[in-house]
Amino acid sequence: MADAENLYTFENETYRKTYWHTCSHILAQAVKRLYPEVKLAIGPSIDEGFYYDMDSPFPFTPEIMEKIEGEMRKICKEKLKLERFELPREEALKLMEEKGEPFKVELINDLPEDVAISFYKQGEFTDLCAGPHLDSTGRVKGNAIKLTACNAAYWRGDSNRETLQRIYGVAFPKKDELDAYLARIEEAKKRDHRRLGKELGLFMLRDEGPGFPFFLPRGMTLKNTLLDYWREVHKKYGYVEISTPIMLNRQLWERSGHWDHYKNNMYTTVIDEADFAIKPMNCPGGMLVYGSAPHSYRDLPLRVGEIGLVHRHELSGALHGLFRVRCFNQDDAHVFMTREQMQDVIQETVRLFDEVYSTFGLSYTIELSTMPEDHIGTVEEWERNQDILKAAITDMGKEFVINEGDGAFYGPKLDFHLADSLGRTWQCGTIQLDSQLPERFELEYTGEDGQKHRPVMIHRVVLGSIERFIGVITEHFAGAFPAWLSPVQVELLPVTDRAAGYADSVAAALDGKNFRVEVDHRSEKIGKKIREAQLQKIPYMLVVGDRDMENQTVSVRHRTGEDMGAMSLEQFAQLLGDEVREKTIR
RNA sequence: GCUGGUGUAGCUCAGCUGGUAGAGCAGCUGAUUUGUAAUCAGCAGGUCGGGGGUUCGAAUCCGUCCACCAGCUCCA
Repeated sequence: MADAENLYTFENETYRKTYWHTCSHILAQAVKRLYPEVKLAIGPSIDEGFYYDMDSPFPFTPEIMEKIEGEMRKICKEKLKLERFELPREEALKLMEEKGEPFKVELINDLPEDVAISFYKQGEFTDLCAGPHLDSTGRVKGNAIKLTACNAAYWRGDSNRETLQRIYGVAFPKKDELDAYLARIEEAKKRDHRRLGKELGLFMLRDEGPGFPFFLPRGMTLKNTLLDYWREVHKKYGYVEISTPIMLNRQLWERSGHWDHYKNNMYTTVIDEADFAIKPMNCPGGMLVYGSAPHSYRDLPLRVGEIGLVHRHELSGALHGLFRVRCFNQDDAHVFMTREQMQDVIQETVRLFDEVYSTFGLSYTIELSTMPEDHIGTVEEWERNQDILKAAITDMGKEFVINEGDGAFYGPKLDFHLADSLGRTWQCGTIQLDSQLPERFELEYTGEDGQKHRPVMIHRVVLGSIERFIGVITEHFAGAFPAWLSPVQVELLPVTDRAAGYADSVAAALDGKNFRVEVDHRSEKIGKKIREAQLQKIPYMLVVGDRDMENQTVSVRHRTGEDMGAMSLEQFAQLLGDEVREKTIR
């Protein structure tokens, strides 16, 4: 075959994973040499590297990690052969018991009857493993191994069981590839939205309200601009907008199913001796709005949007900047329709998603999440709805992968995972098909036949959570938002006090055209003013001095560093206006 | 929630083995009026996450609570 020799390059995923898997064995061997008392659990390769879970009586400090790395390098130099062998169950158990590896014993006991129990041996080290592996530890480049972190992980992913320590690592065939990888990690850190949020004055988090973000003036401008755009797009697609209360009584949540299924994550309170809950979702309120008036088949599909503020009590350890908060705005909408309209509505929604995501230069992959264990509705209903979702996107020529058992409790869903400029993915959009809530709330419409019928509905969000989406695009753009979104679009930089008045008049003119402008009146040198505007990632810096006053121009500098020269105010306004209208990413 | 780590001025950080805190930036004041990534000087600012304990004495040691960070679990 043409690619035969490429099977052994790092670009080949199978080879890469095999390489990393062998690294995890080398890691385990190194640990056992240095600390025989440590018990081994499992050690696979992952998307970016490998790890090994172990039970250790002491924490792995950075110093210890360095020692382990050193031992790993030694093992690579020893060029130990990896040899596979199989044992009957009894002997396999005996071997692992002798070696004092209780986790391995448990693993063997849980292996199905008919499966071969295989081991890999390298030097004095033997590990239970299905393989495959490289043929020698000498194939691994010792000085391109890096142990990146040590963290906790539950044995078998079960929070009721032992907490193990997981050592993560990466490795590459060449040292400079490792260096490039580490540089990329550093780059990602610079884009961290928590850091940029602070530096750019977008939002803050305080001990007084863990998980409840505060938006600062610039962040609020960004948020409002985003919402203006959202409303513009949704209007175009025929949506109307509502707002439902943030708190509703217990009976409503019982009716919707949330009280049974999600009570633990809801904030509740008692008002006049009755139980109330702060909404974790907008749908029940939306159901009440639909149910409050009669509907005709002529009104369907009825597209009802709501930027709804929801609260969810997430575990303290799960909180993370704007990515995981306890209160956020969903750009929610419910579309009520007839069964016949389902496919069209789903496809129309996907087109809306396409339009929005492409505006930000975000690409996506789709996952179809199917029936979870904890669900309402019949299996037949679920399968029927899953098929409709599948058919709708397949018909549009889109690919998807199945995420088994990950649906919402009331229905299957399509999840949109966005890829940012560093290739990381974020789940933002979702389209959830629901025939349960219309049932529970006895929603109706009058059909052509004059009879009452039950509509079906979708729940859908494009951005997901406004807060989270702001976090995602902050990292995606590294804080350099496109001009249309930038909290400050233009910074006027008078060179001397003589130009202060002129700068103000330019600013006023731009402000009159609805651009977001600020003037830096400090008596600092122009270099410093530019530096600071640059660090604030403001798209356009207008330097104005004696020359510009005389010629009635502005000297335009873009944050990319480009000096665009002097131009008239009209010219500049035209240029920026086009950029804002086109939503150019620059 | 779990394991480990961290928590010092608005921000970034220093403070060795315990003897009541320092720097740069930001802020304020003054000087400077400067043409594309940091002008100079002065002033002010913290009791060291909270509340306990050990000690003659704790930012520094111990335990506790809170928050944050990494990961796990979770994520309607």
